[in-house]
Amino acid sequence: MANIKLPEGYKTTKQRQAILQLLEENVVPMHAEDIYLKLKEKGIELSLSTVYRNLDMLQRKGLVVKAYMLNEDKARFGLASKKNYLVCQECRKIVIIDNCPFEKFKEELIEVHGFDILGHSIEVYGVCPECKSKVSQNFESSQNK
Amino acid sequence: MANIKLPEGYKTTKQRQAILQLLEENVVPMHAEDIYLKLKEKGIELSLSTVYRNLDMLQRKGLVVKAYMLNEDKARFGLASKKNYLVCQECRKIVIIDNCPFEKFKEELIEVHGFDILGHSIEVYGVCPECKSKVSQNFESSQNK
DNA sequence: AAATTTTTGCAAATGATTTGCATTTGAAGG
DNA sequence: CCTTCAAATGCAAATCATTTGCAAAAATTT
Repeated sequence: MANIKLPEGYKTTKQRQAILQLLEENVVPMHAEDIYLKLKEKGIELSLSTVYRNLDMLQRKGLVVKAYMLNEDKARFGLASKKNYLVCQECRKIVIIDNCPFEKFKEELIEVHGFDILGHSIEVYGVCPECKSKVSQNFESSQNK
Repeated sequence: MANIKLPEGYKTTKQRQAILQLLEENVVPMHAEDIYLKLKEKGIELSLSTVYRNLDMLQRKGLVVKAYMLNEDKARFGLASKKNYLVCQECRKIVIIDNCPFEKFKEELIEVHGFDILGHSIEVYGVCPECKSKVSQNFESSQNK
């Protein structure tokens, strides 16, 4: 299943593997507590602090991206390799964005400002077609490497 | 200083005005506490909770944007009208991005996915030319917690 | 300036995330 | 397998940003 290789010096534990596998299965980045509860549900024994400790380590090692969605105050964690997506502010529907237009922009930034670009994050706030016809208001976003 | 008009029903207080003015003066979104300390320094009497309460109200009214920068766990607040910019991960230098390339992308999203795009936010992580030459090999340390 | 409504300050409460520490577990070697 | 030791875990307590209740103070309105 999960075949993400851990950095040198880190051991493979059932909790760690379970966390990575769960992240792999989810398109949308999850809250630490969601991860904890989902895994508990699946019968995996772990504690919330183990979840936090692992996510923190994975994030520092670049395998996981930690981010806050608009109007949320709990961090979300997702695999760094995941794709960009849109989230409808109304119904939370997810739409994967296939071609991130950032690459072209990146060239421009490098050229004009001389910056080395290490990564980016684009958040787009919108309402999907279905909800558009009803009422509307909230948002959301993406990650990339 | 050009003043921002408050939404209907909200009173003009010296604390509120000071907060807005400070946000207006800063290109980079600030932490609630920074705002509190800077204003205290300027001799304005206010409390941290007043700062939070105002930022929250302004954010709900759409005048202020609340966001978390990469590797930070305190929210930052900035005027909704501010421009996009680059931040060097080494020296924190700010470079304003003049032509946001998002407009073209926006058309595409609307066309392909049918989403109504309400707004967006782009964060780019990079290293400026000056820092690139000095510390590029030490970059990892700055990314770790 | 009295009446009414909003704001503020303070302190206490919250809630997410972190940490100290004793115990358990994984990987490596014998 | 069995031992060893660093790495990982669970639990509880600690942190730290942010929120909230309430009485007093400041803005508008009358």
